[in-house]
Amino acid sequence: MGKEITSRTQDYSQWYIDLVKKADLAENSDVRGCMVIKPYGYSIWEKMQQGLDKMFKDTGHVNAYFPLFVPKSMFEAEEKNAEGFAKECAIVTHYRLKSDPAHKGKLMVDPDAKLEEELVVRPTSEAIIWSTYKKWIQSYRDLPLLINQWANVVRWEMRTRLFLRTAEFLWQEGHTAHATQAEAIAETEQMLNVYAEFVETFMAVPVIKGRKSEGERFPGAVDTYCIEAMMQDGKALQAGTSHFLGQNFADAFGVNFTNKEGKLEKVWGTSWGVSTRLIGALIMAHSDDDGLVLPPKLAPIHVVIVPIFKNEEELSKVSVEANSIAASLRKLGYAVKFDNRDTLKPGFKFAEYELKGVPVRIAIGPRDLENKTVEVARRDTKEKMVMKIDEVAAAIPKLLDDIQTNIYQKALTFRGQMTTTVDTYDQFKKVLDEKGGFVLAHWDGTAETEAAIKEETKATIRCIPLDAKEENGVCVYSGKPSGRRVVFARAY
RNA sequence: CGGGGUGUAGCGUAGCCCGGUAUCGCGCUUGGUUUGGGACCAAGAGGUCGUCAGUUCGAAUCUGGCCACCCCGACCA
Repeated sequence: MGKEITSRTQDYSQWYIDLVKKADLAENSDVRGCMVIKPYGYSIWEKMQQGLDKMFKDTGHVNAYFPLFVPKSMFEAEEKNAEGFAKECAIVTHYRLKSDPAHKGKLMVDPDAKLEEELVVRPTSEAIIWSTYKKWIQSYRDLPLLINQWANVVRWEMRTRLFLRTAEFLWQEGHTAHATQAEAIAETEQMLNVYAEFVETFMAVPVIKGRKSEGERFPGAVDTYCIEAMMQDGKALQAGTSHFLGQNFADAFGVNFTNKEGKLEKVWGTSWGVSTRLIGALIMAHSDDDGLVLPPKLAPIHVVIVPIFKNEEELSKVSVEANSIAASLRKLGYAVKFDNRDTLKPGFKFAEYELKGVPVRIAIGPRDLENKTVEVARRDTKEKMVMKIDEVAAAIPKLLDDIQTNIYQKALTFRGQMTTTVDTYDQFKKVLDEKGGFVLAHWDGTAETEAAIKEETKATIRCIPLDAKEENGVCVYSGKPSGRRVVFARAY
């Protein structure tokens, strides 16, 4: 009845789509490949923004905003970056419409309003930003430049999936400029750590920090670092990337500075970003067949209070207690919703808030009033407990912490179970097909082997873990020597 | 862009083979009874059957074009 969700075992991707739609996170729009993020979904994004923005500010970054449009000549200045994104760029060629003489009431592109130079809708902003940085940077005293922007970008994807891959998406992109290579590398690593900390502590999703292989590297970067998360179907999802750009963009845009010795040097750069894709990761990491499971730190509503009553008199009595509990929880900084709608039965509300992943539900009815109790239910374990009314406010903070910890631990345990070490290519293929998850295997470090494995198994090298221990072995594919294992997986 | 599929009320659908202007469920509105795990009864509103053309006395149904979307592949945060 009502909102049925396809089970994960039956059809994992349908389950995901059902959840996104039925929990009111987002829906497809009339524009191909673009989504409408609905208020509930957007409030999760706002929570993510708040958490990340604070971490960015705490590490010395400031926000700014750069244009959506990038002149084509500027876009193509850093060749590798331009080539990498060329296939998925939207381009503005005209600046005016006019009435169509052949079709009354319709508009047409005015052929006389062709732009002198086409504008690329940013798939990422390195070009426009570095062309601006050229004007801002002259001296070592102007460095480092630590800027972030919250923006939308457009990548004309052929196949899209809500949150995970859409033609337009929201993200943040940090772009920093430094006087030395060491400082830029340190920044790249620092921001990777920020992402890892955010995803683990706010989203409760464990990640592997690593470095991308050459084949998976961001176009225009010297080195790409990433965090990789595992979804409940065993597939990997790249949750964030941080790039050491070397002097590639300084070269392309002529960004130089005078050092203390009065000598001209090229600036070193980084860029790093996470997107609304994180919402997809959040859903796929924790949620179940009853709906979303949100970590308290990102839940738009922490506690919902559902009154149980037979008539108005009971409702008003119950409301007194409910409002008092709500007030004391709000005082502690929690988002509390008291759902006193009298048109829906409690059972319906229970199901609805489970669907929406509200971490804690408090039910309070006439029997509770007699006993001075409430029923407290947690979303992650579905466990219900009876508590004294005057103990609730004090118990909720710990309960929310427990939930946050529990869902992280659960995800961590799952990842552990779904991570397999293999030493032969037969094992490698067998694990991928029968079990999935992360496969730790030796790789000879060549792009050829990486490509061949991808071709044959659809698994890619997710990353070379930063903490990979030195271990002599032989590549599962080529038999050539390898110094460490890398993480393979099929990925989103 | 290749291969497959689908377009009927806000959503999900029946009807299509065998032409006669549309079925059912959910949701919505109103009234009443309900309310400790997705309530029930009654009344009601809501449809250019994707679109354009053709065949026909008559088209959701048959024919052709076009459009859109979905699934599988190539591409990807």
